Amino acid sequence: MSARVRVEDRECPLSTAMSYVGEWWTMLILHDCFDGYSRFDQFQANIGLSSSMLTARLKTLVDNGILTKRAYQERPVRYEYVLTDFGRSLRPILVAMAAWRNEQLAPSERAMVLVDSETGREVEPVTIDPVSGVSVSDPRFAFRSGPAAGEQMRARYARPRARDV
Amino acid sequence: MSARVRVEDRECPLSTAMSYVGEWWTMLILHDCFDGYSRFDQFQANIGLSSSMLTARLKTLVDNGILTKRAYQERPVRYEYVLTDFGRSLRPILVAMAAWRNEQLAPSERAMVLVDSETGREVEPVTIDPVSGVSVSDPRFAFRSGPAAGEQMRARYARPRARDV
DNA sequence: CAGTATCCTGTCCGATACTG
DNA sequence: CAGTATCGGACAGGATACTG
Repeated sequence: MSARVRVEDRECPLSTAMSYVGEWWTMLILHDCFDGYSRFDQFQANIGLSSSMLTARLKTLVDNGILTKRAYQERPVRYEYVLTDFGRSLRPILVAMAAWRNEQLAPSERAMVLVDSETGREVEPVTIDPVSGVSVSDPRFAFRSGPAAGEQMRARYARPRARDV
Repeated sequence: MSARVRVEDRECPLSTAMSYVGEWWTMLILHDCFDGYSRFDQFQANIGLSSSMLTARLKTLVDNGILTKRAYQERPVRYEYVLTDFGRSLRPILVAMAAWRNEQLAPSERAMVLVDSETGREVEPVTIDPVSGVSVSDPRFAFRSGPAAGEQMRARYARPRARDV
């Protein structure tokens, strides 16, 4: 999965991520795709947005390389929208969001869960440092400017931190 | 309905998460908070949005229980905004987003990185199932309706999946 | 079925000005 | 410094109508 910066080259990786997945409808369409839905009317039925908006959103997703549009039949020609590898790489973000919400609910209160489909076991995902195995919520982890930091990013991390979070 | 939907209205945990973190500025303010910034002018300098919008966003964040506003001095009274425990629980989402973008870049191209502040080592976070240790990108993991699923959510997952993703 | 096209309303958001 | 108040343009997004 290669780099694909369509939107606007902000140096902050968080801003870049937000420019891809920061829109409400975009995330819901992605959710549909991960669940195996691929067609215009399925999206519309599941999500309930207007056809003009859906058209616009699908176009950005295709332009951004997250979905591909392909004909699944001729005469009349019909299209479906499927995830690219690049699009699939967004899955951990989507899963982390759903997991965040489910953590606040008792298991019996959850409307949607992630499961291991081989066993049916419910999964409660965590985001960790793979080297230490420690959750990224641990205060020992902090952002710093990287090698490609510009002026603003360097300034941001130049001063000592006000407090640990 | 737009992103301004009341949080309780949606049973889908992903939608709920999006209603909290789905806005561009909200995420950037959170990023500032995680980096130890807490004051109005710092947010404004770092993010560069208008004071009226910043006021509005801070208000939503406080109303949603993600930040607390507290006076750090009297005469004149000055406020700062700090993360609640609830706010801190959003960290994995933010980290997962930044990590997603950094994965597309060579290490030397990264403007911002997560580090273990004890050792300075760069961290490349992953979102996994803690039981098996397998990444949530593995196709064996899939969403299903949970115990509290309503009609629509049950219907969504009732039919066999069109394809594995 | 898979969209386009058009209209219309509400909201986002910067700009500007003002306050204690 | 930490906001509040107001204006106005741009655009998100619903509703509706239409098309091959």
